[in-house]
Amino acid sequence: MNIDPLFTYINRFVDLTEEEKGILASQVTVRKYLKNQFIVQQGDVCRFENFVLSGCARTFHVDKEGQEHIVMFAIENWWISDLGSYLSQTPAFYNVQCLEATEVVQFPFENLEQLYEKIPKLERFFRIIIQKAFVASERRIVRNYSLSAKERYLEFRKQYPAIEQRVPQYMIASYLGMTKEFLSKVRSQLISDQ
Amino acid sequence: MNIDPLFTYINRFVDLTEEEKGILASQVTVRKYLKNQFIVQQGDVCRFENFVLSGCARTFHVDKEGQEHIVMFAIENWWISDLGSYLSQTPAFYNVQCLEATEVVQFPFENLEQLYEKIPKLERFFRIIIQKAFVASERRIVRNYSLSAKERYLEFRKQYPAIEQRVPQYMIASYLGMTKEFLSKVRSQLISDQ
DNA sequence: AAGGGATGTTAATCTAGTTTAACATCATTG
DNA sequence: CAATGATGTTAAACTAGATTAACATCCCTT
Repeated sequence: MNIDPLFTYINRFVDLTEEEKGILASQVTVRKYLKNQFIVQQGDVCRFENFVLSGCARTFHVDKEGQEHIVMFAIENWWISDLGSYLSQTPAFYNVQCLEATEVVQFPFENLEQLYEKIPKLERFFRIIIQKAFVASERRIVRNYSLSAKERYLEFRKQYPAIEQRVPQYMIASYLGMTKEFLSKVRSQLISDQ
Repeated sequence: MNIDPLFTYINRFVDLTEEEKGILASQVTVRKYLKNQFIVQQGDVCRFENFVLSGCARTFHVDKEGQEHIVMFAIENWWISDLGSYLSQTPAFYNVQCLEATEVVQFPFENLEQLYEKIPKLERFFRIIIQKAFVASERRIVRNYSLSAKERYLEFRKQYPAIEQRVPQYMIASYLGMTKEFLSKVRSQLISDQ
């Protein structure tokens, strides 16, 4: 499978020359996962940063009570990994599991420093996308505190309509920080509202 | 005031030459704010990224009901701004207000691109610190969902003992996503526990 | 086509945390 | 030093959302 979607994505932020594309292509690999397979498992060291070419995956943490807490979903053109684990090569706090057959471009940790050396623009690229991710994450914290369950669900539907179609409802409830029963109630209220 | 604490901080991640320090010093300014002054106001465009030399400040959002939600505190050696507003020069989502007289090093947005050009290492530096901030922010989301109010308070005390001393209790409650009355109850429970 | 696992709904009961309100303490400033 | 505003406490009444449990649906798979 070709990795053009990755180049297209990167070129939204920095311009890669053909030579740089070649170097990048030589340092990454494409891998296919089946539905339900794990790309990262909590406790293992995360070896790759992954760019999704096709499919859908979730990142979640299992707490000491055994509760799952989903922190993100990823579909085409999203990045997914346990960044904390990847960067410091320490045990992962999260699981990353495929919800559909999923194809990713993998950036092995061992190649990362070389990649930054050979293509300094990538330093800039990753800075920019992580800044965006950080801003979104902080805003999510505020939303979680300031919005009701119903409002959070409506925001989610507006912001990620594509994801809502592809992911079971109980996982959306987990992402939104409520029980699946309560999300079901919220939804039935919304239906009777209009 | 000299900006050596900034250089010390940056040198934990990348090595700046004396020349680079000179360039950096020429592109930033030091500013003092009084207690209660605003470094950024919600709705204005955030013009500076700020590094705290001394003092203490908070970042908070006021929602449509007029509720305040504190997303972070900053003391010496922390960064504070509305990053989303700063990077895209759009109206700020947050307020940044000093809780004590506070001295900061300001990185004006106009100088940022030049600074990256003249000192490419800074690209790397900011990538690294923002990665850390992002990882912390995502973990905070999980903690907010998986821990009780009491547990969140204990975590906060353990993680930021210096901040707890300097900030009024009702602001800590806001940071932790609970009412000041409930935090007071949690605290009195903790006292009677032991 | 039958059976079983995964998903979704409904409703009763429960609880962590909110709201409201009254009061206590303390620091600042006039 | 009196007064005022900012901070912190306590307790009663309330509510958003959790828990539990029973049932409904919709798949896959054999």
